[in-house]
Amino acid sequence: MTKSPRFQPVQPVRAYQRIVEQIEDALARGDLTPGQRLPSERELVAQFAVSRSTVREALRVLESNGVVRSRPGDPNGPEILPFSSSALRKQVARLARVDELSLSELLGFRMIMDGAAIQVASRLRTPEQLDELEATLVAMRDAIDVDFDAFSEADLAFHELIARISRNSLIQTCNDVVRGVVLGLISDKIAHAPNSRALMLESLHHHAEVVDAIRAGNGHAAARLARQNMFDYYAGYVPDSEQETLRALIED
Amino acid sequence: MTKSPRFQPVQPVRAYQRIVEQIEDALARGDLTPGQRLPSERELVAQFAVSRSTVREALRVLESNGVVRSRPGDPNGPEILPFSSSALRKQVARLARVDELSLSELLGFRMIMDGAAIQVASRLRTPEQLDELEATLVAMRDAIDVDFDAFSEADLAFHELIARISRNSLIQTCNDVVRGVVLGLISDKIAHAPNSRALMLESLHHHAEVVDAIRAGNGHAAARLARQNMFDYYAGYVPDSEQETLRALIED
DNA sequence: GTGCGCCGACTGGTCTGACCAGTGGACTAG
DNA sequence: CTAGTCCACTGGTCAGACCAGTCGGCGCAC
Repeated sequence: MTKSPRFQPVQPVRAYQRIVEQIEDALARGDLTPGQRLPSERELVAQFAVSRSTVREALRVLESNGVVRSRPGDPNGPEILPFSSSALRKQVARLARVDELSLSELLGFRMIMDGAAIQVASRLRTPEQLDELEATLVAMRDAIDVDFDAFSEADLAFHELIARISRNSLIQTCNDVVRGVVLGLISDKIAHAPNSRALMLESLHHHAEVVDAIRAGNGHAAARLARQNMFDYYAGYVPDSEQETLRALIED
Repeated sequence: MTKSPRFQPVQPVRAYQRIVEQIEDALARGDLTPGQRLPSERELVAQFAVSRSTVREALRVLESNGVVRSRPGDPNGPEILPFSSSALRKQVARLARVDELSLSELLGFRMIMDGAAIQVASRLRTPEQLDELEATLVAMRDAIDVDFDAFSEADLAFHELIARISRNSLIQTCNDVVRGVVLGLISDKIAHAPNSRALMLESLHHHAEVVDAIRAGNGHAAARLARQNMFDYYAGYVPDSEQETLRALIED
């Protein structure tokens, strides 16, 4: 018996889709690189031999995917953007909004993710990177006296450094995306917490412990501390019923 | 000194963007749910008091984000789609194509991710779920005699079950996305490997070992085996120079 | 009464052509 | 050489048109 031919569902290919494909392909091949400009809409009309509506629909798709940006009046035409995680973040945020994704799931993911990254980082880190980590701790301590946003930023720098040390930009992107979504959900609550200063101090303390464990080369301990830190920091915003699930993630 | 007011960059809000926002908000509020239909374009023109081009640009954006689907001739109007990870996968695939993301990074991410998921799963799994895992092993064994696609599908079922056991749909989505991208990059090469049957048998053996470790409640061992499996299975497609980085991830 | 095929109202996809506010480079006056 | 003006051209939006395709209902044949 021969294998059945596996037909594909037939769906008409819209003209604007083929334009999107062509531009994305050119980008993948390197014929188009970030910073370059696309021809003006009217010029694209001529090149693709379609109407302006069609070209514009293609541009809207590309724009919503973070590939290009059009600015009215700019004689240089639409700009090819460098990749950013904002489009990814938008997708995940949508996923979260439709409520198929709860805050506790996001946090659980971050605990797992960040723990794994720290474990890897504690093996791969160089002495110089250890110094860098110490420096971010100092920055966090200084930021406490400024305001919560500053502290949040310093905390972000710490986690980005960890992701970089683990030599995997996907981890970095992933952290970035999920962190952004989480903060989007609860940043307002955090900023108005009455004891925010105490929280920040405790968080700083935890981070210092993590760095100590990394210095000692104890990846397990570092990861565990990181998860504990994340839990302590955010658990208050999670319904009691779901806290247990998260707490179970702390131990490995 | 008072805090500086943190101005936002001012950028004109396009009409089609406000339409997108309104529809996405309605979706977030639950006024619109998957399966429902949007009014026809001409009806939307009337409701939003804009031209059809504008409505269509908004629909194209929503469509490219996987929110709706328009079919020509459908008297019911555009359909609200349930969330799927395909839009996410598209974004990550684009990220990979721009070559800021190498195969080795994708695999490294999967090794970390899958290892972490298995470690969590080995703590949370119920006896019934253990039985389910055994069942997927049987399915994989049977699939070897069919063809590579069948085996790949059975393997996918295994990893999806792991993700489900770890009780975090984000892990599931993440695995799904990255796995899809990786396979998109090398599935053709794998399918034509001369010794594909031997590879599949070895992979099956490794999976069985993982399940054994999960049964024994040894999360570390299970995770390590999983990473080893992933490495053995895919390392051949990674440049030699990058294999070392991946090999370093196997041990925890 | 029931099943079938036809038809038309309507859909989305595309095109044409138009107007406007705004941009930025070239050109000019000092 | 600078500062200011100006205009060609940009993207954003609109109105109106045509086409191929779809679906639901009507009427016909059985």
